[in-house]
Amino acid sequence: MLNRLHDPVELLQRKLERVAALTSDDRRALAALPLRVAHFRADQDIVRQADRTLQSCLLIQGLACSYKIVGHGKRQIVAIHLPGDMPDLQSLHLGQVDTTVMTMVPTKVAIILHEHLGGLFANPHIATALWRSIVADAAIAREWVANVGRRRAVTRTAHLLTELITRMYAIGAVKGDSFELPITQEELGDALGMSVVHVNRSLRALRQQGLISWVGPVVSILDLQALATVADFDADYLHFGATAQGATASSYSLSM
Amino acid sequence: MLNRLHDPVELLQRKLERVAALTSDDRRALAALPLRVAHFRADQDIVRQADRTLQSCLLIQGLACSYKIVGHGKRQIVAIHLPGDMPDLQSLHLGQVDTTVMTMVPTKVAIILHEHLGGLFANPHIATALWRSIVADAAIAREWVANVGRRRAVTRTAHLLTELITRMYAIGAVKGDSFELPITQEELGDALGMSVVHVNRSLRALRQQGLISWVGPVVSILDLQALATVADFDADYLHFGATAQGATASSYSLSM
DNA sequence: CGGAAGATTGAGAGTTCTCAATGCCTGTGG
DNA sequence: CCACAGGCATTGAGAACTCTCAATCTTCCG
Repeated sequence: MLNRLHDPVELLQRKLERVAALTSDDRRALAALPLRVAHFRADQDIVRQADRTLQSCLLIQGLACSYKIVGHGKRQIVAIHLPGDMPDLQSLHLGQVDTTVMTMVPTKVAIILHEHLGGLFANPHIATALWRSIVADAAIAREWVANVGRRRAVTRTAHLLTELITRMYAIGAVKGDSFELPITQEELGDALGMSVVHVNRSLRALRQQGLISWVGPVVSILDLQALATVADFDADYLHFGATAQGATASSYSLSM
Repeated sequence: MLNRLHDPVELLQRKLERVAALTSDDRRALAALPLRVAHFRADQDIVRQADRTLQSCLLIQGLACSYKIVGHGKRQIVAIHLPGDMPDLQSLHLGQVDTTVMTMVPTKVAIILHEHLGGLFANPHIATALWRSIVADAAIAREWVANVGRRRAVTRTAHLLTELITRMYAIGAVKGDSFELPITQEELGDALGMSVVHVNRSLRALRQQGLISWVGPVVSILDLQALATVADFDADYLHFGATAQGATASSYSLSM
């Protein structure tokens, strides 16, 4: 069962089916896709900013992020990638990545050559699904601009956690009200544009309000509705609407 | 001549040719594209967040932005659109926009129905170019996350101005060292995640360092190289590389 | 047990925000 | 032609938020 959960083709199929219907022909095309599985330790670069590349990767198991280094060595994480995501799908169209993609924990990825990936576009449903997947990633980036630009520390932190549990839920990685998020507060700070110290204090505030608990790698959302309200969260930007009911901040739940 | 500059098909053609080569067949397909020209006054919404839509628009003349409203009514501008840009091209693939697109000055746009736009994808070169255009927009959003998240006010402001003159240059809207940017400091603040007051002070700092001048709607970059350095700017993320020479912060110029 | 990485806390410094007043420019009505 | 209103830019000053520095604590692991 775990096997199937972490089978590259299964994962890709499930991801694509969340945004577009696939026929059995489509599934055959996916199953025939030549791919190579690679294992990375934690904190390893998968591709580096400005690299020219002829392949893209599909996250199978683990956790990764895309980041940029700005002057004076500060780091900004601009995306967090969960299993099923394709962090550098864009490189198919630009041949070059503008961020470094790094693992955050030991991670398994499937490598797909652009020449094979491009072939999938011959298949209309798959092309549509890949399109949507890229466009949805862009929508997340836009929401992050708003999050980092206009929300206060506690709200901003809550917003990211709510986004993550929502995306985790969509891939079946939420058990009860908990999910694994084995990242450090420093990484969280780099994703939120905040210092470690302030991340720590924001998390404490959320804990003291009884909204979350975070023990080891396990984050539990104790009151999702309240958290979503504090977070100023509206799931629309994730564009899960194609298959799921729209959820709004005023009545937000994962179980529907 | 001005006529040709503002002809929708010309514009689209030029935009696409910046990222992919077009054949005469391609040009014919573009010329045959049914489109309707619409005029908007300043500060008018073109499409609103969460709208379902069956069309996309191409900016012909003027200036627009995409924004989100976060809790407590604050606004974050997540993208600035110049002539030749397609602010809601993504809606072709999601059927819905996650931002409001608004004009910042009187603006002329071409409306293209999705049914016609989708047809263009039958044409490989055009499809490639549209792909790249969307992916490049996403790259800009990622850079904005880093800009807003990790750069200080003055640097952040300088970075946006440098990005804008670079993009303006690419569409031929720079005369000498100047371009028109008829937006208020409040709008600039909403794009930078800063208060108006602080925008004003950051601009003053740039002015006092002899880097820019801003008179009425005309911004002049007095020392582009120095500005790019202050801005921590590296043009790679704009992905103009396909046709232009790469420009780096250490030796940055528009005239090449 | 020692060491290392990460979490937590305190305190002062620095940046940015908000509030409020003033100045500047432009278009309009008298 | 001029006074005036409105929108925007500019400046001052204090408040609020976040950062940095530094110390301590906890946990994990060899």
